[in-house]
Amino acid sequence: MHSRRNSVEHISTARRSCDNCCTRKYCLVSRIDERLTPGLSKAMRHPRILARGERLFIQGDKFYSIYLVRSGTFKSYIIDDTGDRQITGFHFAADILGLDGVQSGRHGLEIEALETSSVCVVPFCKLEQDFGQNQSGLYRYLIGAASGAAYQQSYLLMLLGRLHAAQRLASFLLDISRKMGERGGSESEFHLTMPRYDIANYLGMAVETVSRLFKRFEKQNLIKVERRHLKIIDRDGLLDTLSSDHRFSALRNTA
Amino acid sequence: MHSRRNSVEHISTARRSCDNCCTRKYCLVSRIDERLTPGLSKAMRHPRILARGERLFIQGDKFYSIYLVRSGTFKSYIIDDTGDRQITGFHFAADILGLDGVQSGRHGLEIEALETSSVCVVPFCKLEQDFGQNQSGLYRYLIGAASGAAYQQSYLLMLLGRLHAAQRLASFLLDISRKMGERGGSESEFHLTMPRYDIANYLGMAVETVSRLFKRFEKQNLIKVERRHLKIIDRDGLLDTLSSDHRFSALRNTA
DNA sequence: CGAATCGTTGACGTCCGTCAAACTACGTGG
DNA sequence: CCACGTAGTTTGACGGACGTCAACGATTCG
Repeated sequence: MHSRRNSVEHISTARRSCDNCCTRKYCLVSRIDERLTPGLSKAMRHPRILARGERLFIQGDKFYSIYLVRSGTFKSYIIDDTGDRQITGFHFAADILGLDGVQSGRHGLEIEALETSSVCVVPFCKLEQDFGQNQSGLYRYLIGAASGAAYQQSYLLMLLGRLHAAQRLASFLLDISRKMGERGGSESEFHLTMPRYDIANYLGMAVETVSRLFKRFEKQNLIKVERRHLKIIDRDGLLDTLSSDHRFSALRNTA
Repeated sequence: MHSRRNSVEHISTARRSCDNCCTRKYCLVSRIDERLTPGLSKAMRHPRILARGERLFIQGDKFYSIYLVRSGTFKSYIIDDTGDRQITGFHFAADILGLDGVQSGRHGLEIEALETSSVCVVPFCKLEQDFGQNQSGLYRYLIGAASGAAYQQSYLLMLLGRLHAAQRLASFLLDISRKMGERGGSESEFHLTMPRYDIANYLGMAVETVSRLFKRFEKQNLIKVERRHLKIIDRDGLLDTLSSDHRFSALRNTA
């Protein structure tokens, strides 16, 4: 709204900058003891300004900083292999952006300004300096776990929002299969511990649909299922099912 | 699978316990320096065992500990005002459970064992003792922010999985309205910064449906909308729309 | 003034949710 | 061991919510 030139003139120190900030009372920075963070205020001196359509970071970007929304609005979204997008949230003043990168060191989603907006840039390494040496790795791990959970949910959102029932179930089976493999079991044959009803609820469909799809997959020779015992016969076939046309196929915003 | 009696006999100290644990190589505990945490190993000596259907914690429970899955499987879910449930995830060995409680101090979701399962109990206060005094509040805040994001996503899952298009849009509008209010704007009249296409994508429906619903809400005198300018006329009416019958109305598992 | 982006409106078809009923597996008590 | 109840799963018939397609306004911008 106001020009960048004006903003810069107002800011002589980060403290000054914060004093003028309308999100002051909710802000993360107010929780940081200024004495402990000599480098931080300097790093935060210049807010970053984004025009409409500009992206704060994109999927795969290396993770350096977290961001505090000063003004404007943002959308975050994930992009799947086929280029389709699922918006996972809208963000307003005082929201924290970028924590999704803590776990892997790379951003798992993408954030774009919906109008001219500004953020404070908080370098994560500066934050970590103040945590003291002991156990800071642990803390980072916990943040990663929490934001990893958020990412996992975003992914599920993508399933529910964009895929047909058959694709959702295929994705679910492949997901379980992978997890069983990671934990030392067989990837192709395992026991489903949850009832059909839970699967249906999780995937946002009716129990009857789950039942019918299991049968259909069996007829297509993709799986063999008896009660809760499941055997994956044709993994590639399931992948094909997953990647077949999905809902809202219209592409857009392919900037 | 093996009896509780056997497990207990094997455990003489937490270290012994961990040595026997098949999730050892992925586990959070391996990241904790034993010298720094005299109380922790003692606290973790006895894993907690849950029978099928038993719950680790329920929505609203006070947050004390996080949990590491040793064996078995769990489901997590949230419950809305009407008692309906949305499953938000299935959890296997080595998963971390309970971080959803860090932010508010209470658990926002509920976790139930799908079969006989066991978890290690890690009291969060013991962890925090080791973080040192400086800035541990900040770290906690960041974990809270990350897990808050996960919870937010779970909530959206509930929308996509269980509600009709009209209810999703009503919920979206009320949500935006609240956020605008929290940030000092008007709750009843504001500017939508995102295009219809983004709203549709976010809520998992077609653009045309969004458009038609806006019109319908207008005819019902719930809102007044012109392009991106929105005015909420009848908040209670929107709430009624939201709470009207939704999909998968069949209740279950009302233990 | 075109071109592009965004939003609206109508007609049509289908995926999948709803309802109803039968079948199974499993546990419990007589 | 069998009768019985319950919870879980399957199957079929039916219909409505909503996605798809197509075309037309409205707005912005170079």
